[in-house]
Amino acid sequence: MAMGRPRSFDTDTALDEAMEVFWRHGYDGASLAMLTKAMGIKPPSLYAAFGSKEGLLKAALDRYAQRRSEHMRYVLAGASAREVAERFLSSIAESHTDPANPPGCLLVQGGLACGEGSENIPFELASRRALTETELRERFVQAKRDGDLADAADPAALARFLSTVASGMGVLASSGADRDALREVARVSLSAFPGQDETRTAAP
Amino acid sequence: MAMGRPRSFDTDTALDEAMEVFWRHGYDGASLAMLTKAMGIKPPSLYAAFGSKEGLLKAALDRYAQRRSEHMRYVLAGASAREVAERFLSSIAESHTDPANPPGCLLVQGGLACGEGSENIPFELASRRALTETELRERFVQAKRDGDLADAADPAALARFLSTVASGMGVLASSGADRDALREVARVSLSAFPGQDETRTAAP
DNA sequence: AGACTTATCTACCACTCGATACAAAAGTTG
DNA sequence: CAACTTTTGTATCGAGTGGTAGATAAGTCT
Repeated sequence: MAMGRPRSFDTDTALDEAMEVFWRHGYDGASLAMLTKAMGIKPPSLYAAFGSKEGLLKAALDRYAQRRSEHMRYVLAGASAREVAERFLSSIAESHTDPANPPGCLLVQGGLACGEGSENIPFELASRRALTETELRERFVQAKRDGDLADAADPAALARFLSTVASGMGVLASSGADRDALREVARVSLSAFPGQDETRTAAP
Repeated sequence: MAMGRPRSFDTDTALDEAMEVFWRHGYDGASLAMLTKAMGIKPPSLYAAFGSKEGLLKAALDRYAQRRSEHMRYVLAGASAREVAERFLSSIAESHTDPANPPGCLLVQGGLACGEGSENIPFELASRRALTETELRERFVQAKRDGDLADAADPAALARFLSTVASGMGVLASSGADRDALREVARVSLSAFPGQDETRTAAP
């Protein structure tokens, strides 16, 4: 059987470039011209490999999730619920201001509101954001069983709170806030989290 | 001197309709066809009244800010820093899930990332979001002078924290979260705020 | 080598985008 | 009424949108 002409570009490398464009300009704001230029390929190659603009986004999101799952593995491996929260927020302060990427979070920047042909994009992004919240909640449920989270604590509420702060930090970062600003938000947010740290103030 | 033909539509009513479209679809996602249809006018009337699509957004943002300034007046009138924070977060839980408006916050939904012709839109929105943070910070500085906020507290950090949570709540609301979910986030967030409430857990 | 399969490139599709030229219409003022 | 000013609707502008047809190139297989 003949095998056909091999692909002349690396799919993952191209996806990384596409991811950056979606990240910086959002789904609607990312035109095919921008995408193909960044990826170094022509439209027919893009469509042969990813099917459509939406397919390309989903592939880029899968790759993004893959990256982030490594982060989350480290976060969830924290010894206590408190440490998980600390790791979560501080790793977000770093990643959302990593100069290697556009500022903020792809899952937020990608598009909270879209135009007429792309109504399902916000849902797609929201469902992926929800994954993080679920992982945190389940980890906190476990922490409760382990006894390192108070019986009175509400894992779902804590997970939603952290996930919400993370989204807010994404918005903040995309407005140009620097790393120290995000770290400060993380520190104050942790005062809302039950655990060993008993400083209730937001002093330095 | 002749006065000319009078305008056949009400500017503010039309702006309210435009605001809703920008709110639901973002700046890039809101096409002139959608806007003119919602406003009940034709493109030439739109351009005569607002100059450009960007001019229309700014006019809608001005009107949005006008609405919100009433909210903020109530928020800032809280008797203590703590009460200001409570009013701020709970009023956001309500307004971001008000069925009379699209979910979330126009200043977030409007566009965190935009396409090639609209690079300045995110800046415009970010600068308007920053206003709220400034108002809170100044109120907390005042609270410190008044003695109802601990000397060790950092007004800037607290204001940024609250503003960040508000953005996060906007993202959460736009994903379809209901009012109770936002109220819960507000409640947990308040545990990070110095004040009379000493329950550190997130229990109901 | 020659058959076969797949990728790539050029050129282009129909359509929508934001924005406008022009003339008719609707008022106010003398 | 007639002169003047501004708005309105129709019809359209050039540019850019996501997406594709068809020919050619580049490989693998027998």
